[in-house]
Amino acid sequence: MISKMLCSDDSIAITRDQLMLVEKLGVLYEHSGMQPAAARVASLLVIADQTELTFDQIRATMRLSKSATSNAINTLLNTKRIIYITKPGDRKRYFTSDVREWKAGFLDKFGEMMHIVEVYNEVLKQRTKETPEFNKDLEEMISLMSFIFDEIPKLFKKWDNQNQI
Amino acid sequence: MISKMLCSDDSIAITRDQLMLVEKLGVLYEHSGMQPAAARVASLLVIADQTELTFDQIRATMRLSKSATSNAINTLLNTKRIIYITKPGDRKRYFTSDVREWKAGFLDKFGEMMHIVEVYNEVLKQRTKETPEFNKDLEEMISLMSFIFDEIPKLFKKWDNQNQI
DNA sequence: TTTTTGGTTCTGTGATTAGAGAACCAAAAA
DNA sequence: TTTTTGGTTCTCTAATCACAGAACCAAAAA
Repeated sequence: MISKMLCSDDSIAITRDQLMLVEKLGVLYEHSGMQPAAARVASLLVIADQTELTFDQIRATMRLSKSATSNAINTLLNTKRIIYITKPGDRKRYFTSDVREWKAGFLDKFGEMMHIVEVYNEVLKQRTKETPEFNKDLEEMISLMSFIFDEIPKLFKKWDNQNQI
Repeated sequence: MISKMLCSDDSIAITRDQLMLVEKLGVLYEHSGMQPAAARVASLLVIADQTELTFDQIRATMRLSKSATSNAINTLLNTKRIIYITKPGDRKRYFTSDVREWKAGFLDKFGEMMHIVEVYNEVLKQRTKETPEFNKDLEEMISLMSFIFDEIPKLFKKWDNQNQI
């Protein structure tokens, strides 16, 4: 019996311009700590006309190996950058960029930045009292950062209200 | 003639607790993309009782090689994380954490985040009109991010005023 | 039962990185 | 002039990374 397809090419239709944009956004994602393959996959799922892509469509379109695709998808799932849906009578998962969830992730990012302020407070507490100027500058910085991170959730709420949800 | 000192140990006095804090803060710095040696040096300069340290004090205290020390210091100088001062009749440079300058760097960080919004706008422009819901979510996200990044400089100003500078 | 599908996991590797050590160098001191 | 100081730069290596390829596997289909 002849094998149906030795090398399936499920790659989706995508323009040259779109592929360039995938790279461009991918690089930005890389700068924020995402690894190359994951960055491209995340980027593809925002740019492609089809918003729901299967494992194999992603793999074929991005020319990644199965392992690279699998790892990229799983890190993106773990970091909540993407989700997947299923369809009745279809074993495949359809991966999609969960744009709505980004808002939470965006807020979380500020929360992470807040963590450093806590450590700066530890630092300030243990500092010698012999360097009052330095300590004052540090204290001021801590105060500024605390202020900003306090206000940011308020900004989120304000925006929500303006956009009457 | 007997050589004065084959292996100079200019390491400064530092407590065990302080060294642990250097590691702790260092790891946070690493998470924000700084490389290990640079992260520890930056961290040391915030925690050490002496706020002005020489090349050799940094090297000896952190047990780094000269090359690692040199590279770490130079990257920190380039990224404006530290500055140095000199003293009359002394060829050494005294490196110090420029806490005042952090404010500018802190604001800059938000500016960088703003950059991704521009690319998202490119993405939105080129998206197919066949996915109105997805596009609407993306548009909303862009609108939220733009709003936040617009408000942040205002927050900085507000804080400045409250602290009557 | 065997085959196919939709992946996951293991192994191997080329590329990159972080840092050590030594050679090097210019300005200052002796 | 020679030596010392305060670094910089070059070379080498160990460790890590990102990915390919292949083996593997469970559930579904045939």
